[in-house]
Amino acid sequence: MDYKKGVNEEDNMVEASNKILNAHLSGDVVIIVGDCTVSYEGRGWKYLDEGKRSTIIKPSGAVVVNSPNSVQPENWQPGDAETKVEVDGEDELLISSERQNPYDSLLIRFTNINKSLHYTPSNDEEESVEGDENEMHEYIIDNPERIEDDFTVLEHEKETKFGDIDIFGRDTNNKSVIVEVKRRKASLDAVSQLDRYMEALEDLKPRGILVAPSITESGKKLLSNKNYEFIRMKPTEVMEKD
Amino acid sequence: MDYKKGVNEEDNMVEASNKILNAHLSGDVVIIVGDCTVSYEGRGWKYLDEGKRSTIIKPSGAVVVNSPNSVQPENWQPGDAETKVEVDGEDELLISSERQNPYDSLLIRFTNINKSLHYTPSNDEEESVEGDENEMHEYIIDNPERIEDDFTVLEHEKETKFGDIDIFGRDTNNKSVIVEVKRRKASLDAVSQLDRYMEALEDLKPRGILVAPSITESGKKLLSNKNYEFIRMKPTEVMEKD
DNA sequence: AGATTGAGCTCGCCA
DNA sequence: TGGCGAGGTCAATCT
Repeated sequence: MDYKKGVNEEDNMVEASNKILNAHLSGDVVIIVGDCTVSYEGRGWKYLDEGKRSTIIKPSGAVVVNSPNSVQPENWQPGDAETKVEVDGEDELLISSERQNPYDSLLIRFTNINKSLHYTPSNDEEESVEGDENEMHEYIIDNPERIEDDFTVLEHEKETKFGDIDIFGRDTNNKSVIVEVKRRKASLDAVSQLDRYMEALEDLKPRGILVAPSITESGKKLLSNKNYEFIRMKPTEVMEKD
Repeated sequence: MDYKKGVNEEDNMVEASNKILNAHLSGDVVIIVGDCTVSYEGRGWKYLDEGKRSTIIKPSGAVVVNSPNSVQPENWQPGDAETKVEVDGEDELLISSERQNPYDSLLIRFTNINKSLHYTPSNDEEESVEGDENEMHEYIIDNPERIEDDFTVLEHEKETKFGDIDIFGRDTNNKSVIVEVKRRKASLDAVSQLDRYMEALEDLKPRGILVAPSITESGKKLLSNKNYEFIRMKPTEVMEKD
């Protein structure tokens, strides 16, 4: 049985349940479209009458029952919920999802399933990164225009009292530029590090630029707070050019 | 062309785009699973590298790019956005969604579509209701146990200085009960109405019960705030028993 | 229409 | 692990 293919109109509820359960257990995202009623009870309560809806079950156990128009779901369960798939009486499919602390319970009862769809999501967390940060330094030194037009590299690993600046240069207006490079997702720490270099050279009133493949939300916040800039650069870009 | 069937692996991008566009224009919810990059710019910014994701386009123009584990989306656009579907160079599908005030722009670029799924959602708003509220009154008078065991109806449309109470009765403990009946979704107004009757008869320290097929979130809030009760009753239940 | 406020907030960060 | 505050908050209700 190829559960990756998802449920189609010909499947009965037992077959549908098996496909969906297997997909969920294998770590796939499962999307179900069909006629269902939905009951939520816990901190609050909300019941939905029978109707055609799409429901998403994520590998973490998070469940989303989509509302027809709003971006927000009609009913849902966060990722710390325990979600089960079972058949009730051979003609109804039950998705039950419970979590404790706070206690919330969601029950979706499908009387008819039009279709389901299973897929393995790309996990944005595990970016398997090859090579080291120095390769990215060299890449920027060789391709300064990747920072911006007329950017000039003045110094590599320029010393300050707070540590070494990855790349120090100047822009087209002769303004000093401090470039901090991270080869993986930049965290709050990375921005703080940049901030310390900015403080060390505050007499120059330099621009601060963080270069990384991505950045955490907290890092982004501090970045915009301090009016520093962000340039997206992936280690793969560096490797391709090598 | 039957766009209801959704996109499958055999469709090329032009065919896929047509199916998806037609489904969206016809007011269907569209779910797309495939490899895509996502760019958001506006009040903030967030970019997602190429990866397999599911995206939902709702009739209102709301767009949701699902995150792999969290209940919250990776990227999104609220329902007041203008969402367009187009083909870029015959091998990429673009979903662009913009809104003003505040300005936000979301661009999803699909390089590969595994599948799409279209369906007409049940609109929870338009509950075409037959009959009138009085039928529900009569039903409750004939079936007082539907309120609760040993509930006794004392008066129909009991007058107060603030208007007539739909149903006035007492419970098994001889406590007075005010029942307000709505034949469609109860709003804040319905709860306020119940509240006024409670005030009119405050000497009796009565219980307040709202009977309706459903209730708005704001109504629910006031209800629990005031410690009133809610009983779900649909007009169809009344009609079936007739 | 703009401002305000609540949410089953959710979620990330910090102690 | 519990709390604390922010969010592209969103969405509903007010003024």
